[in-house]
Amino acid sequence: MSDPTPSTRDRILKAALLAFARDGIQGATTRTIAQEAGVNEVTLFRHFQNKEGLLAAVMVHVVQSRHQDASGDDAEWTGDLKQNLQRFAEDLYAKLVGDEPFLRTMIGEGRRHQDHAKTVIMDAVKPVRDRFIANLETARKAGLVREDIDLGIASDAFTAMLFGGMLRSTGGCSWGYEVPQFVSTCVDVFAAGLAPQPQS
Amino acid sequence: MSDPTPSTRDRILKAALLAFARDGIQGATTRTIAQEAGVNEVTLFRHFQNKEGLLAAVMVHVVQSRHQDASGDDAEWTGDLKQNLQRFAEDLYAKLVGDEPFLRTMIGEGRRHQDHAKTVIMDAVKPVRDRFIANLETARKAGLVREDIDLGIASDAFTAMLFGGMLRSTGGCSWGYEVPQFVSTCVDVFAAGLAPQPQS
DNA sequence: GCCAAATGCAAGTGCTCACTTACATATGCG
DNA sequence: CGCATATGTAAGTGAGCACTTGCATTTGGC
Repeated sequence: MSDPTPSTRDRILKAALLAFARDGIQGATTRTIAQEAGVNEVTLFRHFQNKEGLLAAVMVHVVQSRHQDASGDDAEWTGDLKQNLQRFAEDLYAKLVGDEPFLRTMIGEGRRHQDHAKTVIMDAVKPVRDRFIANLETARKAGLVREDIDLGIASDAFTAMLFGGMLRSTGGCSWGYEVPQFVSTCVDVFAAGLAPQPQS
Repeated sequence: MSDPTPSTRDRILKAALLAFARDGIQGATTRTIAQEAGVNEVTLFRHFQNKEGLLAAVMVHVVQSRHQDASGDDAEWTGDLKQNLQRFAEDLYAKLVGDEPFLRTMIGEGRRHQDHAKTVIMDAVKPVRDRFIANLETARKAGLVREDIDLGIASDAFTAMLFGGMLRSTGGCSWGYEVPQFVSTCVDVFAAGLAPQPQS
């Protein structure tokens, strides 16, 4: 009971994450989760007392795994701001696409599970944000970023562009351009918008 | 049957929209919708054969009402690009906030109802986008916007910033700034990013 | 006043869901 | 082997859901 065979618990968590992301929290059923985990439904309830307990466990599991994933990719920022932004944008965009169903579920049902949403945000997205802001700050010290804007807002606006682009591209409508072009344009406009102004 | 008393049908539609937005499509129940419409549940099924029919009717109702709302606010674009962007951003942001629960539901469950999602997007958001792009285009002809970027992408990136800001501000976390500052900064960065560059 | 249409009301049907109970089987460890 | 722990199987419980049926009541136009 203290340390159940990891493979069973992990298989359930993995299947549950997939089901919650794909079908929504309301829509996911313990039956299908157990089935897709290759496990009896009763076993699911023996590991996590109820659906809410399973959901909570999935959330900490998500935070942990994203934290591991993100530990390595603190890509070095060179002197070229635009190039750094481009690399950051491509990395982030790929991750957003990879987490698309989960992110959609969090947007849609996050307000009905504010506690979980907040911990996921604080433990998984805030660190990335903080690193990005810090990088912008050093770029500013190097004179590459204008002084009159809040870098937290700038960071949030930039990631929001990419996030919106992901939602659009995965939404099934055609908008007359391709993803790489979208990302590059975002980087271009944002970099130009951050650059020290001639004068106002 | 051909033209049922408008008030009943409309009350159901209104309550259904509210419930779908608040509780999600899966989460909303015909019982609570009928209750909140002040109508017997059977009446609901007599007007719309089933939950899916109700959902479809709600979608066309949404599109129609948004279309009416948007008919008047084609605010004039003066010569000052930044001022135009600021006004557009404030208007759009207010509308996004007003539609927050519905938008969250569409993000979260839209992929499971792609048909409805597409018509809502095509009939309600694309017109706004097209007008915005057209305005950017005339600004470009006036020499206020650089030539080397796709205005469709620019438009989508700009609205995505505002959309992301709305999600953030309504998400219950504090990010160290207030909404008007966020909107103004988005406008500032975007306007600077669109401005014709000195040279690259 | 009369009739048809719209609505209300009470009850019920069949289904699915989260969750439980009781018992059988496997697996690993001393 | 013997025992504890993890898992499987079968069956069931109570609740909520979408949706239906039959009948009573209102309402508005003729």
